[in-house]
Amino acid sequence: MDEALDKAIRVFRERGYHATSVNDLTGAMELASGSIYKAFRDKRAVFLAAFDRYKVARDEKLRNAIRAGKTGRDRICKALSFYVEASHGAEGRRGCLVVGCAAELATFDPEIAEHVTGALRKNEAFLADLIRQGREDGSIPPHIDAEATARVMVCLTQGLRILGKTGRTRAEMAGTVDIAMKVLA
Amino acid sequence: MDEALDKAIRVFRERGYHATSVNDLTGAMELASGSIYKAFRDKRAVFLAAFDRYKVARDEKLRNAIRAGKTGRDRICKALSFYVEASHGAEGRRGCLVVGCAAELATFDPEIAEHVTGALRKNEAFLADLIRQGREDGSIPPHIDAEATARVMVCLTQGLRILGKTGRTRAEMAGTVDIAMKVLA
DNA sequence: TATTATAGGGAATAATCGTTTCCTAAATCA
DNA sequence: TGATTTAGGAAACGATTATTCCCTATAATA
Repeated sequence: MDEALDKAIRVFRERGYHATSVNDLTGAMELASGSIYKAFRDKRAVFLAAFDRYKVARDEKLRNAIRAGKTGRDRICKALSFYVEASHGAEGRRGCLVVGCAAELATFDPEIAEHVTGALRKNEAFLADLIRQGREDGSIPPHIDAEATARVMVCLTQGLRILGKTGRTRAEMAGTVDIAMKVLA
Repeated sequence: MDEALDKAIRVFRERGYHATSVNDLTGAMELASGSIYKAFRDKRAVFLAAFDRYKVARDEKLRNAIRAGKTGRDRICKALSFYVEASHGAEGRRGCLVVGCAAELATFDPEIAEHVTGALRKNEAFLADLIRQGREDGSIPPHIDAEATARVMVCLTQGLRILGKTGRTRAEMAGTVDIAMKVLA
């Protein structure tokens, strides 16, 4: 079932929610429509499950990506590089389920909006925590406002995802986060 | 016809492309479906026209917003503040046609992708120009890379639009651009 | 004035949508 | 082994979709 959900994630990322028909889903998940409706209440429930799975998989990958960082600043840098990798080339074009969700569904589906808001707040809190770690280990100046600066970085990462839909190169993206690191000075 | 297009813009911003039926359009534009199809080839053509109109109206407002700025840095600051105003509260929730378009259509409609790419590149070039102005009038240090730094700012503004869909306050958004201005140091 | 374009409205159309229903085959339990 | 539950697939459902066709009222023309 989880492999099927992974296929669903891919389709939802590429086409968005409204543009993917359950016919698209049956093709991608290799399940007949009857089977999908036996496992999920409706198409929206498939999307919700896909969204949750996408979120936890992505969070775990992010945590792995920063693990090797020695200092708070180093971990921030690795976190931003993680988004660079996700935002360029073919993978970048595929897009992000969170930003797609924010753009497409947040306006008129309060429950899904709740999920998006939660995902973004979690990212924000995660980055703020890394900044605080950096302040303690001396890699980030003590005058830096952790919450507000983390918010800048969330904007940056979401913006990278948008730009990535238009097919930018890794070099462009990497140069962008290089400069953005100045907000930690 | 232009007033009708403005109504269409509003619906497309709130609901996205696929989630707005031509029934929604007839309601918003106060035109019967027959009349819409007399003026436009199909729903996609309505969207394209709405997108173009949205873009020129927005560009003009942006230019007006920065007009009063004395220096390049000042104009950059005013440009970012313009995005703050667009990204908070109810207007922020309504969303941006460009980011919605990037998220929803850029993957499988090459022509529309072209429009999105163009809009983002234009924003980038516009901000890069302001940075160059700042370097000349001394308000921005000469070592600043105009293109790359402008790209950071495009990411920031697009990110603000995404965050704005979740209903942030003006204060949060303004604090964010305040810190982001550090990239001009 | 008489006639002809034209703009717009509303019903009809075919296709596609999400969803349900029913059937088959495999697995589980007694 | 035999009975029963379960997972999955194909077809059919009504609703909704984008689009077209035809009609009416108004404006332009001669």
